[in-house]
Amino acid sequence: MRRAARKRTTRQLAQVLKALQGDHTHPFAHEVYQRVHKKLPRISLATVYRNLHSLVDEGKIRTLLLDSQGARFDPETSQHDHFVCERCGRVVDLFLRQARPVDLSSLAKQGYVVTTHTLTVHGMCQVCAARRTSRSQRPARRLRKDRCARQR
Amino acid sequence: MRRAARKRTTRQLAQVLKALQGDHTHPFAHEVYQRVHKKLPRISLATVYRNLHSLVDEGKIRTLLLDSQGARFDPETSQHDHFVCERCGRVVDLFLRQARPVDLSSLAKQGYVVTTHTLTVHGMCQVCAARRTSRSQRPARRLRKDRCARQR
DNA sequence: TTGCTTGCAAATTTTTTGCAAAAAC
DNA sequence: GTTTTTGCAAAAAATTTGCAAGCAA
Repeated sequence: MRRAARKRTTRQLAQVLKALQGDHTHPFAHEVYQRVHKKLPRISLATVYRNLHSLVDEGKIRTLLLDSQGARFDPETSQHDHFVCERCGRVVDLFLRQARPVDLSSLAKQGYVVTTHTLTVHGMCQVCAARRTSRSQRPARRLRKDRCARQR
Repeated sequence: MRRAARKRTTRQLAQVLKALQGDHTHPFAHEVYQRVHKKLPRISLATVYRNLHSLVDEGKIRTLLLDSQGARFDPETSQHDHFVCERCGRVVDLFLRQARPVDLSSLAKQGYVVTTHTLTVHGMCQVCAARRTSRSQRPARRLRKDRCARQR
């Protein structure tokens, strides 16, 4: 379950981190792979997975489990929340807890030890809500891989 | 993506629902299968998955995505929160939002349409926290399938 | 009887792993 | 030079699907 700590820096690791830094699209592993692949055409998806895990272990990125589509990765490691659009699949950073922190003191009183919490809001993003009435303008849903390409 | 609505009631569907009702352990699909299999030895895992999806579509149960272990299923469809123990894997129902609802009005003002939200707390449950100092008493972690059984 | 649902097996999809070769230090 | 990390292919794990047969209405 526990991985050995990384001991060396490699081009692959550096590019995986670079592909995420400054990004706010919360990509899936295969999307990170696609980006890194442009810089390092010989990199394998397995290496991307291993490096993503290393970066998570080091606390440089976070894993997000927001819906049934699988794990996304987030370079923003500060405490924040997420909005997931059920129509277009977009994930937006929220900072709800900054304005109103969730009160977890009752759990501590009951003997729980709290390490983190996640707050995820589901619904329609501003863009999709505005386009709601116009079906023709419905944006393409962002799906993993080519699931959406498969026609029966 | 959208499934056709179920039109008939079957023994399989009834048993899948029965296996969940009154249960607070938030089982994985294979755990539901194990339970139903005792009553209907010929049922297949595929049927359990299909019926779980039907029940979710009908709003009779909920899918929970709480950690990297995959989907759990919950017969409690009222709005509530969850605590996931990082040590033993146990999931406990919380009712934090009843005492202090999360304020999502700012999202509505920004043009978001909110349908639901999930609040999940991670840490150590009361039992594990009490046993924290005693490694020998550490409870067996609840894992999916036999992942933990695999020795190198 | 009609056509929906099941069981089975195979396919998909995502993620992990063994191992020899390459790279880091 | 030694040890870690990579690339590849294969395995593993979870879920979905095609289809003939069974069952509900």
